[in-house]
Amino acid sequence: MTVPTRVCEPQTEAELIARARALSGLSFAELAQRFSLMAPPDLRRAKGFVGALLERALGASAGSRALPDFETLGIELKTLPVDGRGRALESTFVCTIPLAEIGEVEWQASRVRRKLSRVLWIPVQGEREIAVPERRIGEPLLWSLTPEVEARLRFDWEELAGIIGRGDVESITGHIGRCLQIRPKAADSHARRRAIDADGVGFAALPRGFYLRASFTSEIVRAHYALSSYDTSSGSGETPT
DNA sequence: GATTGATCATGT
DNA sequence: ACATGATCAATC
Repeated sequence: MTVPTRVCEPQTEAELIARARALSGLSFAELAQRFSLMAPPDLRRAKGFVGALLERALGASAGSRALPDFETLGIELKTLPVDGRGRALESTFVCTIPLAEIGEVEWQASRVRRKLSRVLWIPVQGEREIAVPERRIGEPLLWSLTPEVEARLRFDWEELAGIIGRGDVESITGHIGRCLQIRPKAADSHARRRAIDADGVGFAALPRGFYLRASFTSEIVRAHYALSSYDTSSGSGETPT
């Protein structure tokens, strides 16, 4: 048995999809084993494990550079933790926000639009009741921004970017935005990034990022049906009250 | 139970 | 430092 440490970048969309389909049904432990890795017992200290594992298995090229995961194809990879009914369990990080400049950026040129233009969604089992190594990978969905969805994202983005542009970033909470929201994105709450206040004066603000709400990604994945069904049957006593 | 704000690991 | 990959856990 061979033990590859990396996989080359897929050269075509068809190749990428074929690879992704071939991974569906595998557990994290099974996929990790192919790279001589051990799936962690929990994700508390390994939050990026699943994403990094799938990147590696699919031949994502970008590393931690600000480029699409599949550079030549212009496709972004996102794993999406879902429950037994296919509903997203977490929001999806999109990108960090250049606080001092976003007020002068237009939607067409925004990081959000670029990132979400084309996304390979890979649903994965995310319920905490399932041990991490045993969680399974679902069916991939190659998705493109449609005019309808773009209009919704743009609406939220313009509201949020507008607030920052006016110098009111400190007034933003995660409550704003129907599908897109802004939340902190930092090592801790003491991290600071340059921003501009209402008088045009620079100040140090908590770094923030754009996130897609779980309700929004659930719609996307449900609309195209992804994770068909992986043993949600076993009656191990999950009766809602 | 859902959501927001906080946090963790790794690579360049 | 700051980008990537996200989930945790307190709170609503």
